[in-house]
Amino acid sequence: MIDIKILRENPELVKTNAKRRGCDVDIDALVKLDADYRALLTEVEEMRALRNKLSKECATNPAVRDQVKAMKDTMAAKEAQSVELKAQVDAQMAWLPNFFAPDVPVGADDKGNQLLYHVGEKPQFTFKPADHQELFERLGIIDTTRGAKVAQAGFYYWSGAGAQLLDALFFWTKRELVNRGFSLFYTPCVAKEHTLFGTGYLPFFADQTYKLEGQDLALIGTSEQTLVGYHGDETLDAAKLPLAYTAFTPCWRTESGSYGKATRGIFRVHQFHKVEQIVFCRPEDSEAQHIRCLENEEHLLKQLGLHYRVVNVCDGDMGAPGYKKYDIEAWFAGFNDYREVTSNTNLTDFQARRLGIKYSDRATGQKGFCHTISATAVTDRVALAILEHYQQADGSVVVPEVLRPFTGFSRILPNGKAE
RNA sequence: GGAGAGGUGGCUGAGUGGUCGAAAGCAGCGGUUUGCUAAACCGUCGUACAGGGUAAACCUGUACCGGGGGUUCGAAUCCCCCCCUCUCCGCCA
Repeated sequence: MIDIKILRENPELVKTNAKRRGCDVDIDALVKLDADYRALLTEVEEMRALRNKLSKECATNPAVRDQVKAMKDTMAAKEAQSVELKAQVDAQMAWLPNFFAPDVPVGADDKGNQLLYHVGEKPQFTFKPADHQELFERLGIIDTTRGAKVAQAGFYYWSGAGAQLLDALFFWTKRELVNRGFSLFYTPCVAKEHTLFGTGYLPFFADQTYKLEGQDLALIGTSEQTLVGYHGDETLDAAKLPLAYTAFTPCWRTESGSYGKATRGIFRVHQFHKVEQIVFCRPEDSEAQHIRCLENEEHLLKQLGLHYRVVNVCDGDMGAPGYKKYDIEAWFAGFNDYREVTSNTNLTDFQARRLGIKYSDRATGQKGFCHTISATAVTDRVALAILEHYQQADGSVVVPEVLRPFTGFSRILPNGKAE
């Protein structure tokens, strides 16, 4: 949610931004709606003030009772009308996107993203590297057929050495983040509509959500929803900021409308697994915290020995809540291309306004809405990148050094066994 | 799933129709005292929205005692529905 005062004082700014983000809310109409609402609100409040004043006289002078009674119907009608107008304003405000950082590139889609830099080198192979789908089949560590049998296409099993590799990756990642000042959480894997709205997933990505029948609950699309929602309707002590949280959860997404996109392997699926980074901070600190999360992501990928590039995501590729976003695209040897493995967004006060997450500085008296940063640490995709990066001529896959203490093995053999 | 109890300001906790935005205590904040700390004493201390004011201070109004609806001139207080929390029993990872 943006500050409605900006809409009132500078509608052109909002209009330009809405246009750039493909938002079709009629800004002029909204400004007028809001003005109408406030005029009516003033009227209603004046009537109430009069009513309250006269009511006090009723105790000593019963005669004014009839006068107040006569006001009731008009008052009720105007009250109802103002509630209705407010609801309309709120409904439109909910669709207004966040503003962009000044350095967000212009572009239609991910092709417009600005390449910032590469890290590491592409691995060299003496053979044609397999993509992860081929590797699964060879190693028998992922099973999409049974995933579809038991659940649906888009679900899958990791098993044996593959599951152990994934386990090691997630455990190691959480440990690294804790060492870097993050508090570890286990969160609910469902959340109510208000939480999804507050984090900006509703109304913008409504069709991506798995809803639970007959309940005000949905499967989470990311632990961002439950971790940011954690501090909803709270005022945080500025002296304790920034707060950095991490959690591992499954993430569910219907991916409706994305059929046919990256269907090979398990790159785009209905359920994946993620270690997340969430930061709550003061507004002036969010740029630095955004970088902090990016550095964490890079630290992890560097330790894993993966080759990747960092991009500054363009306007056309960014969701409505985002102010600025860095994606990291790892090299997938089998795909022979870079693919997104992590995503790191500065949401400024967009979520905090919707959820009511404020900060208060006792020393200076400064108050306001927090800024939130939401960044991937690792997901299944990182494990896929590992598989493609570390495949050997003999069909085995070498485990990155840092994960070996957690896997207990250093190589996954072509038969799926580990040694 | 069955039975009961309860939801009031940051916390504890009074308050059953107007004088209640709400007693008191604690915490917080400002001050006095003190060599320092502690204690004591005095003062202060909710949020949101709208309007005014210099986008500060501040002033005015409205709303808020879990949420929604109702009764009434007037509701924290009476009535209805819902949500949540706690306790006991049952079941169970």
